[in-house]
Amino acid sequence: MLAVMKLERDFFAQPTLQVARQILGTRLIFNGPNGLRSGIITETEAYIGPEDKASHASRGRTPRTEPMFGPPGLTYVYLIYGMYHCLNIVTEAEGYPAAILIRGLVTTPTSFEDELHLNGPGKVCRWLGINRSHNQIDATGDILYFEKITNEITLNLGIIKTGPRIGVDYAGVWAAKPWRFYLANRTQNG
DNA sequence: CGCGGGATTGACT
DNA sequence: GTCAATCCCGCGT
Repeated sequence: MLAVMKLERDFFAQPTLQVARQILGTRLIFNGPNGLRSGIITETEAYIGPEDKASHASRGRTPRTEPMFGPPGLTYVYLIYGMYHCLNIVTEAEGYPAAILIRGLVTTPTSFEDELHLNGPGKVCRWLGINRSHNQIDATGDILYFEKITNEITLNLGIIKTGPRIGVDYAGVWAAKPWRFYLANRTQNG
């Protein structure tokens, strides 16, 4: 039994917590500077609305945060600590700033590399070849998209765990919200 | 225009 | 456990 279904824009238009949870176990496909690369999503975080002090968008609509206010399915890629990139996919209705951060992947083996467990948003972008040139592109297009795969494996992904988001201790009560989602038996940092 | 700090990572004690 | 790398951007001057 096998079924593959591309995630369309309406998937990302759903409530962000739902998107963050349901995208676990789907396959990300990216045809970028490192060639065609893909992997199974194992870890995400949700950033939701203008009040969320952990979200860049909590400081308003600026050139940097503009993509977060864009249509669902858009990418928001930013540089962090001067050396790593983070990939987000915008969620909910256009005009409402929300997105999910892709924090973990189990990579699809290539001809020259075995399966890797990438834990951390910087490692994910480095391996995929995501950089700022991929900011504000369509994550439901041909270069970058997601597939929901239905097979014996994805029907038994195991328990989805939740916890506080990483690295946002400055965000007060918002830091404590359990808006990190991960597949317990596929993820380190469990 | 300068300053401070970050949705991270890896190296080191 | 601690800490530096490195640069963009938001904010105050």
